[in-house]
Amino acid sequence: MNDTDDLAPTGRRGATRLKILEAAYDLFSAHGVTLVGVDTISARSGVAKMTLYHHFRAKENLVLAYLDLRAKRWTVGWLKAGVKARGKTPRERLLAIFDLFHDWFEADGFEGCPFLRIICESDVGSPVHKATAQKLGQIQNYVGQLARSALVSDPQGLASAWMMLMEGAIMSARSGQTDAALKAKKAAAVLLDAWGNKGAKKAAKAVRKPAAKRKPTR
Amino acid sequence: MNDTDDLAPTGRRGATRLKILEAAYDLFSAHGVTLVGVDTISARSGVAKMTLYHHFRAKENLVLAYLDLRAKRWTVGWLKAGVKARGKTPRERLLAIFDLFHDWFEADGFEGCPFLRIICESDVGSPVHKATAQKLGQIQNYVGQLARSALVSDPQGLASAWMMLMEGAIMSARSGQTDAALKAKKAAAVLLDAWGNKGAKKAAKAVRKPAAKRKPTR
DNA sequence: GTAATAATAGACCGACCTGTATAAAGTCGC
DNA sequence: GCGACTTTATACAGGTCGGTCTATTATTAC
Repeated sequence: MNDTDDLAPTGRRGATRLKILEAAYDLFSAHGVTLVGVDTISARSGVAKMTLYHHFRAKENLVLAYLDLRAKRWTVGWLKAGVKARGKTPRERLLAIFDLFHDWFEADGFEGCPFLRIICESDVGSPVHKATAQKLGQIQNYVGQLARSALVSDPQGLASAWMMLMEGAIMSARSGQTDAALKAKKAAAVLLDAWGNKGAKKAAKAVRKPAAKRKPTR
Repeated sequence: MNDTDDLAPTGRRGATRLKILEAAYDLFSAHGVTLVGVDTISARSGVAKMTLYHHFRAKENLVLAYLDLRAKRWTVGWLKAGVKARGKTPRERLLAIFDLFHDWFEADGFEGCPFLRIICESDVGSPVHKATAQKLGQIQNYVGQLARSALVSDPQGLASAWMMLMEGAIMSARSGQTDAALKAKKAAAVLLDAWGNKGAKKAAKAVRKPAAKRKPTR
C-alpha cells in the first residue's frame, strides 16, 4: 500500500513486493522502462497483475521505486564500492571509475545506462525525469567529493567535466565503441592533472598539508 | 516508391514526399521517433496515411530518411556551418562547437539530441541503431579532421574524447544543467592544450611546416 | 478527352498498453 | 477453527500502435 516502503521483506506482503521489484529491476535495466509492460513484469515475477497494482498504484510508482533500487545497487553497491576497492588515494579512485566502466562495457548484456535512457525518453519536468536527474546528481556529488578529497581546485568544475566524460563514454559504448572507457580515462587523467596544477598555482592554501605526495607539476 | 530518393521535389510525388518528411522532421526532432505515431505525421503533414505508406513502406524507412535529413540539416547545415563561421583556425573551430552547443541548450524547445535518444531507445544491431551510430561517427570524423588540421598528436584520440564531452554535455543539459556547454568547453580547452603539447614533444615531424603560428606550449 | 498515375478519407485488423472489476482461493494470527 | 488479510485468475474497458483495404476523387500527360 505504501510505495515508499523500505524493502524489508517482513511477512508475505513484503516478500511479494520484493518479487515484483526484483523482476522490474531486471526487465527495466535490460530493456528500459517504456518498452517493458506491466504484464511482462507480472509474468516474470510470478505475481498476479492485480497484486502488482495493489502494491504500486501505477506503473510510474513502480518506476520510481526502481530508480531508488537502481541507485542503491548500481551507484552505491557497484560504483562506489568498486571505486573504493580499486583505488587507494582520491585520485586513483577518480580514475578507477573508468576502469569499472571498461569492465561494464565489455560485459555481455551491456545495455547502456538506464538513467541516461530515461533522461532521453521521459518528458522534461515529469516526476520520473526529475527523480532520474536527481540520481545522476547524486553521482556527480560523489565525484565532487572525490575531487575535493583530491585537493584539486574547483572540485565542482572537475566533477562536471568528469560526469560528462562518464556520460559520453556510456553513450559511445552504446554506439559500439567498446574501448570508450579507456579513451575517456586518458582524457580524464589530463583533466585531473590540469585541475591539480591549477590548484597548486592558484590555491596555495591547499598545500598546507603535505598533500600526500603530489607530483611537482611536470 | 523508392525510399532512397533524393528529395528533389520534381512533380507531385516529390512534393508530397517532402511534405511527409518535413512533418516527420519536426515531430521526430521534438518528441523522438518511438513516441510519434504514423497517424500524427499524417495529420501534421496533411497527407493521407495511405499516401505516406505509398512513399515509405514502413515507419522504419521513414525514420531512416529522417536520419539522413537530420544529418544534412543539423550536422552539416548547422554544426559544420556554424563552426566555420565562428572560428578561423582549427583550434578556434574545435572550441566553437561548445559555443554553438551553448546557444542550442539555451534555445527554448531544446529537446536533446535525437541521435543520442535513438541510440538509447533502439535495439543494438537494428537498422535504425546502425544508421544512427553511423551519423554519430560522421560527426566524430569531422572532429577528427579539425583535430588533424590543428596539428595535434593523435587526432583520433582527441576526437574520441571531444565527442564524449559533446555527448556528455548534451546529456547533462537534458538533465537540467543549462551551463553544461560552458563547463565542457573549459575541459575541452584543457584537453586541446595537452594534446597540442604532447604533439610538440613526441611528434616533431608535425612541425616541418611553420604550423600556422602555434603557441609555444603553455 | 482519355487513360494512367497519385492522393484521398475512413473503416478496419490484430496486437499491445495501462488500469479495473469480480469472484474465488490461499494464508495467517489468534 | 474462525476471521481478516492477501493473492489469484480471468475477463474487460478504453486507448494507441503500425499497417492494410476499398472505393472515390484529383491531377497530369498525350
